Amino acid sequence: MTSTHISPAPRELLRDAGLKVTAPRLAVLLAVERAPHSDADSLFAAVRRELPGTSLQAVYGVLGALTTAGILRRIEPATSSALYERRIGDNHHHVVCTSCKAVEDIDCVHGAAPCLAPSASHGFVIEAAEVTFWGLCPRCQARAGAARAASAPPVR
Amino acid sequence: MTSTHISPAPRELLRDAGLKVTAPRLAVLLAVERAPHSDADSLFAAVRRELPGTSLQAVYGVLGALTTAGILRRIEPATSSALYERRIGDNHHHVVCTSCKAVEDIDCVHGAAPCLAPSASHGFVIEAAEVTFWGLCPRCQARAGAARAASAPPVR
DNA sequence: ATCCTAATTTTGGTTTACTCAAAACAAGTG
DNA sequence: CACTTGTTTTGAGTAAACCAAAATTAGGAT
Repeated sequence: MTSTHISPAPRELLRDAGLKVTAPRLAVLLAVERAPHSDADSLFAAVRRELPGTSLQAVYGVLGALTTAGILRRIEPATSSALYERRIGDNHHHVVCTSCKAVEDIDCVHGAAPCLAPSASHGFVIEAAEVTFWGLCPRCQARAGAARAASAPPVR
Repeated sequence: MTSTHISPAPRELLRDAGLKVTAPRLAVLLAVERAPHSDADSLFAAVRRELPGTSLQAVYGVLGALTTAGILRRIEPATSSALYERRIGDNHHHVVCTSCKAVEDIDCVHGAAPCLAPSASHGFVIEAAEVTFWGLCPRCQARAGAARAASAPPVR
């Protein structure tokens, strides 16, 4: 990935979607870009830092509008509240840390989209497949390893 | 008690897990078996039909205990509240109707567990993969088709 | 069979994430 | 610049789920 990525002009994003360009929207968009996979509350906190008057409801409103406009993607891993990311038309997936709930992107499993073909679909017309991987993130692995080494005799 | 119906002996399930056999637990187990993929509230309703004194809190307690004991599996599709099913050690997946939220089981995608191998996992140690398919269930397809066919007014 | 203790359930209050609605306000069109 | 409509604020409300203390009960011990 590039370090100098010019954000696809948030203003145009909004306008092209037929949405008005407002300060809260730009702030939310920026906040999501800076911290992908954030929930409404932490985005609210981030937005407030730059735009103190903003209400939490405004953030919910913005997130709802941008999500239905297809500018943001909303994911809801079990046990987490809704998280938002700038969607990249690609159908990518996620890993969630079972311990700290951290989320990272995962490219679609087998290149294309093999996941889109269940064996028997009970008559459902499948529109999308969503894959969530669960595991321990590097940090929690380290913490778990350290704890184990400290309490019990080293497993080495 | 009833002598003539042999189900996977709920009593043994509980005892083997080191859990006490109580009326609420048996009732919840039965209710989940009858209506898989139910949420706490509808299980509560079902349980109350047979065991009127039961509290919602008890149902939450039972669900929690049975889930950590591995007797029930808890799933949380986006936009639905937590749903419960009797787990079958198999790692099966689910289809959720985008319209009515109905859920059905789907056998693991490509036979074994191909889904367990993401390309790049950001250093996470993957423990499990969860696949959720989204689509229109037969009933909602029919309803959508009918509405479309009746060109003018959506018969609601 | 009865007692005892830890597990379970009840009761009641609390939290978190999110929605709804009316009124104030501001973006963008003409 | 004014107007219209979309957006945000303000304030209240809801549903799902959790927490804690007290009452109860299952099941092993006596």
